[in-house]
Amino acid sequence: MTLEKTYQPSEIEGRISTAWNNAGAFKAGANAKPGAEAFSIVIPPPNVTGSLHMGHALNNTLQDVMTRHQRMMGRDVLWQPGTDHAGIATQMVVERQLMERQEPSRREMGREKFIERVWAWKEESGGTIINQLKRLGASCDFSRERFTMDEGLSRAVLKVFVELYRKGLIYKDKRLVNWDPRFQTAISDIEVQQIEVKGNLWHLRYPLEGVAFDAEDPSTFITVATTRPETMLGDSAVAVHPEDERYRHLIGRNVVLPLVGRKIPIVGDAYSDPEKGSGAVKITPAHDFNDFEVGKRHNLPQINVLDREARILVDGNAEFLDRASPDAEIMALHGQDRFAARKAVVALFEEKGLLAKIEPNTHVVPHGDRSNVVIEPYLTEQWYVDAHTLAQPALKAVRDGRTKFVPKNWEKTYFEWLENIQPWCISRQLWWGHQIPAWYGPDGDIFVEQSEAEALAAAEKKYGRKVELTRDEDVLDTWFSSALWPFSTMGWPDATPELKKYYPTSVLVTGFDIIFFWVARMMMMGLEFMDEVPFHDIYMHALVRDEKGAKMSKSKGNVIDPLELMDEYGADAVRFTLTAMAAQGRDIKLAKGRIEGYRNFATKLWNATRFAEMNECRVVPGFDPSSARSTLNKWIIGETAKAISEIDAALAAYRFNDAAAAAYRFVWSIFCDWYLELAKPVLQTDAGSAERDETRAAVAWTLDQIVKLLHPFMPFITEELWDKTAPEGGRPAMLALTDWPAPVTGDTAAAEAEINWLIDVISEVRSVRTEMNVPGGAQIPLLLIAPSDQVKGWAKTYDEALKRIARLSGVDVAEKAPPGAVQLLVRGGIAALPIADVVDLGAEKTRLAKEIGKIADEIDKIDKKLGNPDFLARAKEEVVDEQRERRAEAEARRTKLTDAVERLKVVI
RNA sequence: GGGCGAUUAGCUCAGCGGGAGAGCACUUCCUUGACAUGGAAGGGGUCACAGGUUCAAUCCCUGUAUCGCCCA
Repeated sequence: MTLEKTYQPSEIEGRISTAWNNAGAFKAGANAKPGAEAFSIVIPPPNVTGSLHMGHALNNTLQDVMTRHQRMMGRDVLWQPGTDHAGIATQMVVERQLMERQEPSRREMGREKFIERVWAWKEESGGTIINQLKRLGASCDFSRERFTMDEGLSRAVLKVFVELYRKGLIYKDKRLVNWDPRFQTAISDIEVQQIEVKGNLWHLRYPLEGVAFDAEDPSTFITVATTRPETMLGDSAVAVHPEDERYRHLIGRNVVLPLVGRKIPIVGDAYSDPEKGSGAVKITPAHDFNDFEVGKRHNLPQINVLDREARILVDGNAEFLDRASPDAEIMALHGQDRFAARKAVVALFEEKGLLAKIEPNTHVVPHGDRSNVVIEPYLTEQWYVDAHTLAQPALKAVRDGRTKFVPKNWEKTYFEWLENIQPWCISRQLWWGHQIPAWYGPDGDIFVEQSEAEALAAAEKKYGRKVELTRDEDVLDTWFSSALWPFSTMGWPDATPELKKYYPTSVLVTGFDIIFFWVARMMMMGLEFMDEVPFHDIYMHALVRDEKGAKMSKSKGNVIDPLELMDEYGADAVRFTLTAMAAQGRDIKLAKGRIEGYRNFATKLWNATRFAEMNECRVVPGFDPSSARSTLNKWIIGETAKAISEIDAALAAYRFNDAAAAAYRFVWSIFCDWYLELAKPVLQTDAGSAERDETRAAVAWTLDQIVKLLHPFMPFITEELWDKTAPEGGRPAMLALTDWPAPVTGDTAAAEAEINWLIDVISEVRSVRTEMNVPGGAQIPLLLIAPSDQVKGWAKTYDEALKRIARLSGVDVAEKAPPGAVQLLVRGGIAALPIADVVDLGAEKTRLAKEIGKIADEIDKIDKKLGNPDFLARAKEEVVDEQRERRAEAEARRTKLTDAVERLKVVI
């Protein structure tokens, strides 16, 4: 093996991916210790039409970090992947495809053919996002990939629907729904986005019944303000606030609805806000949620005036025509789009002097989150889930701590929503999805069964004869099936070993934007059907924003494509960046500079391995780190143990950024910057020695630990290096299936003291050199002043390293610092650089004075504390002791520096 | 209107009751035999503001300002 000079992610990522796949490395239970505890995660199933965006990249990276970590720890791991069928989105994609290819439309080809086409599309293109997850390195058990429309998952949906129906938790109801006129289907509340738009408030005059309308005489009409003039065709009342002095006397009278001729009452209702508009509001129960409620209170008719595409529906509309005498212009609006009709209605009002004024008005308008068109409140019969009942156990589970949110404050959002939950509209007027298992008899009776045969049998029993049944045309909300995901993917309703082992899952990793869509609903369904929470922990991660903090969106054009980033920097760098930035409770503003930085980190690791290779640091099978004799090696073994503990602790607490930072610091700032540099003299001596052999083995051993530690974060490069550095005879297993390192225990305090002394000497010398402007190439001597025997010994041991790294000509010992030498403090001792002839002693004096000043400030601060009797009396003993120690240390330093200044004076 | 969160170095962000940190950027120096996607040394912060609690506050509490998100 020989490593190239730089790391090329594109060359290895595909190959490694294939190798993992061939080895079955991610199969459930891979690398599990016998009898190991299970660790399971179900993926938040991405939309089958989707492709990987930053949110997915973050979400799946974090899941993968945990999954790989746990797998290496020997837990019995299942990471369950799959996609959801995305009813509307998928149907839309396929319909668009039909149109582009100029093929027959959905309605022309019919339901059965169309569904076949969707499946064909799914076979061909539905795997996109799963393949992208593989590129990211996600270690899901892809052999268990599931799809919400799979046979098994569909069976789960049927069973759940039928059972909930029998318990009365699913029912049919006629009420206003959020109607999407583009897709011509109902959608649920949370699929509606409230978007602020600039519109108008039109003030319309409704003439009072029994008086002649006179635009100049306000007593002949009442002015209502509305943002939707076209819905006036369906008005069935005018509401005023019961205590509004301006209108109170009108309550009980009628107005004659202009253009329509319908007589409608003026009612008193607190819903009308005297502060808003004119204080009088038109009531259209069939086209507004609030008006619907007002209508119920006052027993008003619900007059629908729109068709399924939100076009005006007046011709042949019995409700509309009842007791009305519409103008011809109104009848001519039949079939017009609602927005065209709005203009026309306003024009007609104006023409007749009925338009009082137009006031610009910014208000929120509901839009379909998929279609982006204005949602129409629409009166239809739909299927509902009694979410309120199901919500109670879901609330209790989180209150009892059976499921914990991380960070905890998301609980509030969860509680807030579930406490105020509305009936969940689950029927969709689509073809792609789980068709509702409800059949209608000749008299309209409903038979809800898991199959047509059972429905027929039930009908026969009821009617006493065989009858024909018609199946409900509608399908279920996609989230209905997603809500079952944690157990349906494991084989429910069958009692499978997977369910037994992996349910409840360990943790759900997701973004807060789908707490309502998915998290809460999984909690409801899990508790209802499994009697147990679907997950113990819910880790809510941040939203990935652009570097200015704006939400990424296609329309803003600020979308960063993770696939492009992976092309440019490698999957590992992208993953590491996301992990390092995944601090709890804050959104991620992604800047390319960060990714570049972590790409460099990968290169650094690569080159450190290359260095090891060049210096024949090969893995020695059976190398026992606890038997290392060299202090330097003992030290790095101790540092490795610390890094392992830090990373373990951070991951256990879902502190991904801390885990990544600990790994980064250890590899770069400890292993590369110090250990390898200090090991160079040992490695590069010509003669073989026991120390050199041990160091070679220790370097290789530490690198092994490093690739293991980094594997959850950067799986590709580490797997590659693991392979490239394999000893004779190869590795026993791929890195992904290698055991996570355990910290090597042992007393490393002595080694730490020694190496820290060495690091301090070098740092001090380097610092002084720069400050004194000693030319980089100049080799200067170092004198240790009256050193202890221990320090003398260390100096001898590290003579080579000191000379090389601090650029010294030699390290000697003296009883006193020579006149004019630059002096430095190292761990309580003094060292001197006799370079009076090279440097400006004035500058040295300034340097020392500055340092003394800093220490004096510190001492002052501590003295203030120690001089405060309250502090001594009330602060914890350790804290007081710590302050005393700090003061003593600072004082000793100050003395030595002052002495140094004194000695300098002798020369100057 | 209700709720949540943010405000710390030029930028992006950690930290969170007792010594202000990282990465990037910046300045100076270094092509020394792993790495210039590198090495070394530096500069830079009344931790938004005002009160309070405390022996001690960037950290806890209250309020103000600005910004962001969710819900109505």
